[in-house]
Amino acid sequence: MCVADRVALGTGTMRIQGQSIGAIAPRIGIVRSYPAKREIVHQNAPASRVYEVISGTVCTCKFLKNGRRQIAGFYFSGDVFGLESVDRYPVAAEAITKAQIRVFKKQTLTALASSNREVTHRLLALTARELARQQNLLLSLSRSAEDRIVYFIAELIQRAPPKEGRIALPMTRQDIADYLGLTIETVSRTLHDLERRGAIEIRGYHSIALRNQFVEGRVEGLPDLFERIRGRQPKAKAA
Amino acid sequence: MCVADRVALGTGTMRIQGQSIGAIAPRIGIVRSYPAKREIVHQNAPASRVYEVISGTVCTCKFLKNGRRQIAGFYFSGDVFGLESVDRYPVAAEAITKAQIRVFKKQTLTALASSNREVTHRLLALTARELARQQNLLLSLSRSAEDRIVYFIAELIQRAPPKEGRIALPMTRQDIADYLGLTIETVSRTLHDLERRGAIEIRGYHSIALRNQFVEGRVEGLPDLFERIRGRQPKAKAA
DNA sequence: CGTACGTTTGACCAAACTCAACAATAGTGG
DNA sequence: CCACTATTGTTGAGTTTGGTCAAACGTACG
Repeated sequence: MCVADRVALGTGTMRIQGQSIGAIAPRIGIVRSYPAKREIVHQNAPASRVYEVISGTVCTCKFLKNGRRQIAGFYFSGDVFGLESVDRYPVAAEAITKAQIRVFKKQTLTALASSNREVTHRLLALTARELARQQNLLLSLSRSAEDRIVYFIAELIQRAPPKEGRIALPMTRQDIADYLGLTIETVSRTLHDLERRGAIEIRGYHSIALRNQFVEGRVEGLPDLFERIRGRQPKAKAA
Repeated sequence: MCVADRVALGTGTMRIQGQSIGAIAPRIGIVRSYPAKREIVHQNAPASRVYEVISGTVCTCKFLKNGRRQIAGFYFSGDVFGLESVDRYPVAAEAITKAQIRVFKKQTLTALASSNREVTHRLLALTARELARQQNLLLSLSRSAEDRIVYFIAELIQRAPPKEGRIALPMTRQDIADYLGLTIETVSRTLHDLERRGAIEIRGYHSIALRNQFVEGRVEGLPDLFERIRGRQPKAKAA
């Protein structure tokens, strides 16, 4: 919900941050609906399809044998997932909220790609974007809990519409924790810590507001951003 | 050194785990040599070329503003990097050991791709593989120090030739630390801990040996593998 | 063979995890 | 529409892991 753009359905389409598959391949693929918490893709299933989120929020995740869950990414309206899988899906995908998903046969896409240089470029770019996103996440994971949370919020701002300074958190604390490699307790504590220090305001479980003077406009490379709030850095030595 | 396969030079080529660019585009691109520690690609430079490691070891990395370094990946003989970058390289690349690198103009490759469906497929697969690798790293980083080290060793085994149970570690402890988001002290401690518990044997700074009954054959999805050694799991609750 | 550098080791400390009790939310049914 | 309740989140106390600082050590290279 919330981010229910429903772009890219029959129209020419156009994505907030571009790259919808619909834009390059309009009217192929079928749209499916999933209720919240329903599994969309099974881990290790043969990777024969590519998915584009039309509305709702989805995540890809993996269950580790120690019982932990790691979320590899959140996907909002307009995002594409499943493209990176070659043989089998290394991660499962499940709906966080109820969601509409457009499903493409991978075969169709690659066929299209080999006949159309523009499509090839788009697919590569899509993959590159995904890789960049993951690389950012990677960078954030070697940092303190607060840095991770700040990174998470910054990423949300960048990828989902911050309507009126209001940021939607469709996912649970557990989801956030599994994404950032933290525990729910630490996520909760850190969020409230940020609130206490005047960076954000927590509005119920599924929404936060940014307290003015921070962010609001600038949101670029994901780093700096909350820079001014950060109290103590976790040490760090010179290069 | 060590992994100096020198496949893919003029021959038809063929990679241990496939996908050398030479295999799809033989005899285009030029070979360059770099001494250890030399920068190969500058971070944020325009992404106009693609690189294939002929011999030696290379890493891609990013410097954070707090002075820390994050290594995004290690690349051994036959591996390709730089393909995923669209506009600019988000990470720098530098030689860990002296290395020979084959450099391709990206333009040449994409041109080739648009005329040859097989090449298209290979390029997409190569990028996808990179993404999958990154995803694995991501998954491993939300784990304990020991798990990360085990993952690291498992990845090495999978990607570089475990000659006679001997695994080459061309990179320094600092490199490993920067890859796994740990400190050199923790890397050192953990390695020696694994040795004390009979999983590995440390042979000088740049080589370790696997103690029998572990690994040796099975090396697949990266998970399990050292499963039997793990003493205490870091708790973890049921799914 | 010597030395510089990378590595190991120890003592100490702080950040994050665990366990457990409690509170708030949001969705449900009356 | 409101009250109810299961679910989700919060908070506190104690523990553990990994980071920090500093000093000793060994390797690998010239």
